[in-house]
Amino acid sequence: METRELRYFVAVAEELHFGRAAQRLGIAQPPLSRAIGQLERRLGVTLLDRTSRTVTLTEAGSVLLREGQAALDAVEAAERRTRRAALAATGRPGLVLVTKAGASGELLPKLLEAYAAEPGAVAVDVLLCGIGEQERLLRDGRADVALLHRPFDSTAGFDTEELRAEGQVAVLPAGHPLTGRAHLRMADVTALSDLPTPRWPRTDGTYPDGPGPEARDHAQLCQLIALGRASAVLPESCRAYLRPDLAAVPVLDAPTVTTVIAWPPHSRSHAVAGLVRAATRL
Amino acid sequence: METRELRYFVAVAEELHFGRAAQRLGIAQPPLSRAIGQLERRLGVTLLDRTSRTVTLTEAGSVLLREGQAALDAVEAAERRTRRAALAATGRPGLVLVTKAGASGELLPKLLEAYAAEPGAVAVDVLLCGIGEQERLLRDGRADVALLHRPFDSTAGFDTEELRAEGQVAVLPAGHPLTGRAHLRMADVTALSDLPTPRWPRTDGTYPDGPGPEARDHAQLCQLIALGRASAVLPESCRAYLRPDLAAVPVLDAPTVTTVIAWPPHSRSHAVAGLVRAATRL
DNA sequence: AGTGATCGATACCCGGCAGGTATCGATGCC
DNA sequence: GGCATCGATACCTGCCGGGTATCGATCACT
Repeated sequence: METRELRYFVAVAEELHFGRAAQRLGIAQPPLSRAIGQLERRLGVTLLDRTSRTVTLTEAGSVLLREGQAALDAVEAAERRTRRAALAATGRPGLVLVTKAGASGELLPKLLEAYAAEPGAVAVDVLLCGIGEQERLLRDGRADVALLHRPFDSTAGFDTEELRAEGQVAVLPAGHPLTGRAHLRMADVTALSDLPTPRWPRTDGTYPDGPGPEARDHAQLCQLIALGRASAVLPESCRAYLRPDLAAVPVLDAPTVTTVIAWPPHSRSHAVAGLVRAATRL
Repeated sequence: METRELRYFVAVAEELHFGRAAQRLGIAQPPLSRAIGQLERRLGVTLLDRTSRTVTLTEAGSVLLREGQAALDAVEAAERRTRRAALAATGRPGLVLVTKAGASGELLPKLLEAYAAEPGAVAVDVLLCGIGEQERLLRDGRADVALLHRPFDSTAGFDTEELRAEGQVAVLPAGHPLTGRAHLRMADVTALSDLPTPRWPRTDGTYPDGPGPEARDHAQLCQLIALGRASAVLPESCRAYLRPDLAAVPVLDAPTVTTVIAWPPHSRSHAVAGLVRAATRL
């Protein structure tokens, strides 16, 4: 199976419309129809049930959609990482580390410093992204390593090394009655119906239903809390970066947050290995 | 990047010889040279340093070798799993479960029975393989789920669910002096220099150096122990399947063995999900 | 040093296939 | 029933992947 065939099939399977898929791929519709037909014939499998009015995925088709996306990600990753490895020899960004914007405050500079001191260290680019985007970036090669936070981020499919565990604090507007307390329980926070937890976007970019405002990143979240529209329970390391109009109170029974460094299991390159080594020695 | 290009590059990178690689690929040498050249030009990266006498990988080349192998595995897996999903609708093997031959004795039949009772269960093929082969089979799609045993098998890159933890026993020839003891320590077993631990093949099929005979699977191992040529420390569930000419003694300080069910994180198909559900309910 | 063998690169040719346009046939909507 | 939509088919064209012949460089052997 060629990646061109896979790309074509994934486009059709996602659009469920040959015309739109062809447009997205920048080709005409007839070659696309033919390519899909050939793919089906070669596999000996019906991937799409199509009438002249509607296109639906068969069971086999939906398997190929999932697996094909993963395979295309892997191919893309191979290409990106190869390009990057070549740059590392001559010029700059040899390694890309991704982390959620606004998280892992003091850990990150320490890690970068420790790695830079390693012999043979290459240049590290830091890529900040929104919630839940790290996994995709790591899978398709736009990043080589990630700092993730259990239990929020899924580490499925990656090798990980634990770096740090910490409790969580409730972040509230300064002056809120609860800020006088020495510590809280989760029940105290969820009871604040006037300060609901904001809703995070899912991987597809849509927001779940429910009360609470929508927030895409740390900055938006802080803003919402300062405005008295939301509250949040965050890892205690966020205190170092809290705006003066916010206050933090420890939450005793909140789940412990573990910061881990994660990388694709097969890409044990020297550079990644060095960075992981530096991280575990912190 | 097309899979054809990747296959070509991987062949050359593994052989480090254009002629042999071309032979392996079933094409002539000139088109291969040209394809690699085109790939390098398109990526803007030198992958191979070649004189007219010798070919070596550059740093970028070795990255592409690793990543490319993973990507090719993913593409192959997509193809295999799609074919299998199509069969599941009509005929037989809709799911392939792989486990080490001779391991997970009573667990496996229970699991298969429990899954078969699920509504919508598909036919499950059981694939038995040698030591350390499971990961490859799971990655390239020849299997959909695996039973693995921590800490022996690496679960890197897979989703897992723990099924069972058990201690280990020393397996000795019947009548050996130590078989009279109620329990042993690791030191007792390693001290048996006349009964060394056998050597297992590595992933590439070669055996590490050292004392002890070579063994590829459970049957060979048992045979060697019965012959008085080796001893082994195995999960205690193996007792149920032990030949009468072998004896087992618990080893108190041996690491606990955890049986896990593992699957590729992206392939959350109905069938896999059902099997995992059945497994966790055992 | 000269000669032959080895090996990757280059030059050139050919056939197949990817992609384009035109059109058909089926289906749903007003 | 007429029309619009959408996928499939027919047919043409140009590119590119693959083949053979050959070159140039390097190493081994005498």
